[in-house]
Amino acid sequence: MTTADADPQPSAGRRTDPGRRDRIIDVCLDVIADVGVAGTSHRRVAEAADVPLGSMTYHFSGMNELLHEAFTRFGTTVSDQFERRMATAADAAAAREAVVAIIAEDVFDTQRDLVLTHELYTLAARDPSFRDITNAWMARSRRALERHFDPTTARMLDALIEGLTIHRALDIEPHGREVVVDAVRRITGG
Amino acid sequence: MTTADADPQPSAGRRTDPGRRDRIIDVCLDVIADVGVAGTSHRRVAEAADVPLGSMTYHFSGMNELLHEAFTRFGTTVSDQFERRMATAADAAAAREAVVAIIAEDVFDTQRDLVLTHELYTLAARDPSFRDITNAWMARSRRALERHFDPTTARMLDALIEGLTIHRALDIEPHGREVVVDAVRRITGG
DNA sequence: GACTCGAGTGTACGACTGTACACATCGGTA
DNA sequence: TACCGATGTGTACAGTCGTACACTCGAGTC
Repeated sequence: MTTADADPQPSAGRRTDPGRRDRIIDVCLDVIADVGVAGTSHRRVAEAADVPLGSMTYHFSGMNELLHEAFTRFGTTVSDQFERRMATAADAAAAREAVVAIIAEDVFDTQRDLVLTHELYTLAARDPSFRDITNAWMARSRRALERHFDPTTARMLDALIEGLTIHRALDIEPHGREVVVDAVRRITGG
Repeated sequence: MTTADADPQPSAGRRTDPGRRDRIIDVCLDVIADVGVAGTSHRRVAEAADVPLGSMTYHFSGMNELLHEAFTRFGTTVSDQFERRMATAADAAAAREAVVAIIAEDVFDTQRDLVLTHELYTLAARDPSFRDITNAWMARSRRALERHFDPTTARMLDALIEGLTIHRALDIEPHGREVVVDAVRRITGG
């Protein structure tokens, strides 16, 4: 502020910042993971993203739009990972393996993701507008599972994934990999 | 305020109110179910419970204590229902039946309970002090299941209950009862 | 009646919130 | 060069928050 710091490209349009909106959304997810939706505010996100407070109202119509965009991105990211993981499976055995991997480590590989998932679910449980995001998410994972299993089995696996993931998020004593393998086998009958 | 309204028992100690603390805790859960932990404030709870704002700081050291007590009560209530439901089962078939009932309708019988569960999980996912509550909850339900099933199966059923309950909370297309029955049978091998 | 004591309450304070909007600033055009 | 329109920002406002604390008031004792 007091001194113009040495900008490598002063003429390259320091003022316009096309990626800023995207960056704010990404940072917003970090903030949510850190302090929860309850603690997330324009000011906190602005500070974390290193943008002025005015940028918040400039890029988003309000807090709700920001949260919606952030969780939409999160949902898409997780669904992508899920689909990609399932897509690599060639046969039924590999598909079972993929499901185990998803539960045990692959898709939700950080406490951050688990926390964000809960935040989203909590929002969606109360506010129908956020349910679009969870519905899309569920539909995609269901479809990915149905490429390998019949619809009923897919639904059960989906529920199992959900449940075991929650146990992980809540830090229930870690379930060994063999328990997951066993559960998947019982459900798929493999 | 302006006029002393006709109190049926003016001499019965209108001033002292021993049940007030309990009442605040109950009302607090209603408020949380209504507007979420994020929207819950001393003022809102006080208004809903029809007590002056000062009562909040008088009875609770702070917001955190209030939330903790409220969710402790909620967890106990749900666990009680769960245990009672499982306790009635005489044999393995009845136990399977009870699990199905818990998932399909019994324990979480209102959207309110589903919403509160998510709020609690979200808190617990971030704040370890709330994990005491979820841990106690999980331990009790696990123990109740282990009276009828081996530990591994109990853990799987627990996860299944969790997962299918979430699907219900998020208003995923309702799973028919027969799907639940089928899933329980596959896991228990009944 | 006078007095004491603790239960309970109204109010005020500083911190923080979302949001609006007047203003600064810069790339492009003539 | 002078100007304009769009992009972006600092600041102010009205409201809500948690919390502290001086106070009221009623029940019990003499």
